[in-house]
Amino acid sequence: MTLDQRKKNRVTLLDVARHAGVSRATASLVIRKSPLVGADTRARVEASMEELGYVYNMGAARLRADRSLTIGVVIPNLTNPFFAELLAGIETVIDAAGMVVILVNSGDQVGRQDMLMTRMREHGVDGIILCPAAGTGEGLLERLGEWHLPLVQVLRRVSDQVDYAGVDYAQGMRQAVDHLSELGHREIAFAVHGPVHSAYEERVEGFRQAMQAKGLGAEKVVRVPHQISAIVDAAHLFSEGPTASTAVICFNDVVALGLSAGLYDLGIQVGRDFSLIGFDDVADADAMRPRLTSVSTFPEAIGEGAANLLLDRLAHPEIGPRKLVKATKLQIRQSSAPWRGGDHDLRTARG
Amino acid sequence: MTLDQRKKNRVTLLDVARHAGVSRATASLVIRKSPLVGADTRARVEASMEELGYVYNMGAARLRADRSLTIGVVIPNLTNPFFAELLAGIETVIDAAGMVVILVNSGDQVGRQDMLMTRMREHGVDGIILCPAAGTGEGLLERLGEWHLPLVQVLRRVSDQVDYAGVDYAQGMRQAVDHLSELGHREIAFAVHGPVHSAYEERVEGFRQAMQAKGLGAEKVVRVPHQISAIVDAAHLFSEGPTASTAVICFNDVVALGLSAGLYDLGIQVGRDFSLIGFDDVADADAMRPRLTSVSTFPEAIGEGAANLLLDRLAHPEIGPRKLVKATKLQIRQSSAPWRGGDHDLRTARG
DNA sequence: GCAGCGCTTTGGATCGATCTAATTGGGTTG
DNA sequence: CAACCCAATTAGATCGATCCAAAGCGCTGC
Repeated sequence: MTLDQRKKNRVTLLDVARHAGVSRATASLVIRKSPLVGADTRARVEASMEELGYVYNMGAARLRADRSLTIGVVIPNLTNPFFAELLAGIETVIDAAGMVVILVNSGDQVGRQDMLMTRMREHGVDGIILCPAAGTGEGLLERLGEWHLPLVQVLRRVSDQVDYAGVDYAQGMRQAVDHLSELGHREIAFAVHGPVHSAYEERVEGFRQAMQAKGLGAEKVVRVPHQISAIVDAAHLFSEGPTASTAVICFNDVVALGLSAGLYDLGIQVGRDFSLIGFDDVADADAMRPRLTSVSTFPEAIGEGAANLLLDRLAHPEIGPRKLVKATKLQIRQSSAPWRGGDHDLRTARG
Repeated sequence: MTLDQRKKNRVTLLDVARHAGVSRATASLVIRKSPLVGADTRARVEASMEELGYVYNMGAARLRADRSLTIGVVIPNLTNPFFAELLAGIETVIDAAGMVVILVNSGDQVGRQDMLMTRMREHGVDGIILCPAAGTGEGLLERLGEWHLPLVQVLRRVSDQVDYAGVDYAQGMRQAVDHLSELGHREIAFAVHGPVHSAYEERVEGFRQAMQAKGLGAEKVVRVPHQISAIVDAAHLFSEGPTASTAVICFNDVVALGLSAGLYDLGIQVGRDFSLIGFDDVADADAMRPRLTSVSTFPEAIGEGAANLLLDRLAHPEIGPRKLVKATKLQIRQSSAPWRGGDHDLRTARG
């Protein structure tokens, strides 16, 4: 019914051409804004298109021309607001280029990711922006290379042979550690969570190096649960026992939000008795109380950068792999405060 | 270069068929898992596909079969975590159906939305899930109808003649008002923001009716700014002046978060001196301090519902328009507390 | 022996655009 | 006036799958 209708109603280029008294080829040239057609012919064809209600059929064009004006975006987890912002940045640039985003969610599972890659390929995307699932091997990227499918890695890096857009996590860690160090803190912990991937390792490694550079011990890398509600209950890890500290740098703002709540529940006043630094600086950071000091990583800008990298690659397949590593910026707010020596009521009772 | 390579390397169904010693038609049947082909033939063709590294070409199939296994999703604003969760729900269901999501962002602008609709159509999507931009008229939907392009409205309703998946906002408002009323509050405000659309109006209207049902005045509908940082500064509207109140219901959790921070800055203790109720119950609500009482609207479930509605519609174009209105649930936490009469330090000094 | 019947298989047309190479018509040149 | 050029236009092949109608084949039943 509907399908038949649609089929019957469909106006093709041939219809337009006939209506305008030209050939299919000429009509095609008009659509593609070729300078070859005469001005009057162009006008006549455009009028016919308008009158008949012609709709361009990308599908047919793609088959012949072997490009789809479509790019695939593979993201591990849509629910994370960080990735949502990243995606917004990607979409903006791709859209402005007249292309369209096909979005899939890998759930951070390598197997699913492989399957989705194949699906993208079947759909004929012109390129892919991939935030690789934790555990992705170089094999996948090599395969992509064999397929001659342009690819940009974003946020997580698997191979140096492929374009990459990401964040200078080491710098961000340095900024956070230096800030706390200047405030007088020496017992600084790093609260991590989530799957292990390059971005994870870069942050941990950045923490280690920044701590060492300040002559501080970097052994307090503490894993907390993934769910925010469970993070809240893990706050005691930083107030007592072997990993007790006076300041905590968080893997991201979700962890910071959770710990902030947990420390509050323990009666510890963040921003006075205890310092907390987040990572990513999502919109909520500024609306928390105390306001969260956080390292901005500008997810939307990263998304835009990744998309531009891919567009460049489509235009110039021959150039070597490129990296786009964005600088971070420490947003100092209320949750980080000078170390108060031994005179506060923090129950760090260790040794 | 790359393109030529890709072209040359491309294995087509014809190659597979030749390799397996069958016709193109038979190979096609194998791909589509038709029961018509014999078991041994099927095995042989599948082996050939494997050996040659065949990749299905959706583009070609779509042209002939006039379906793309692709659906368009039009969202007003990706950055809002609420929409991100909605999108996650949609993606899950669409993916499970073996289809793929083409995502675009209307920026809540009707003009852009129109343009994007056309683009979706050119890309040959099988259907569209649309959260209409504020100000969308019925005209757009009528046009869609003429195009015979299956559509589901989500969250915001423009026409009753088209499928819709959304939330029972009136019920949610009733739950919030009843809860506050039982706690003894009588001066209850509704803090709204953002563009005006059906969901907006349903909430306001729901608030009015729920207040009236309790014999309370519903004139305190107060607009606050859109940006969260500005919302913080609007908190005084509820602590003093003509719209001062003892409890505020918020348009969504973003408003609640902002007001919570703003009231804190004013020295007003939410959950003791003042009650606050959010709307949507995003993940952060439980991690705020005080924990935010909020009306759950289950965005991910709505997304799943909308996607299922669309899949049903694709399967049965003939059935009449359907509605899927999901119930809300009030999550009572710490930010709502009994009215403390006149004995507290809230500076409501009015009249 | 052959009509009839499932089960499988197939050739050829087809979807709607793009690409290639060729054609047209008007003007310029030697 | 033939030769040539340039801009504008076009016929026909083509992309890679699907659809349709028809046919091959092994068997049964009369």
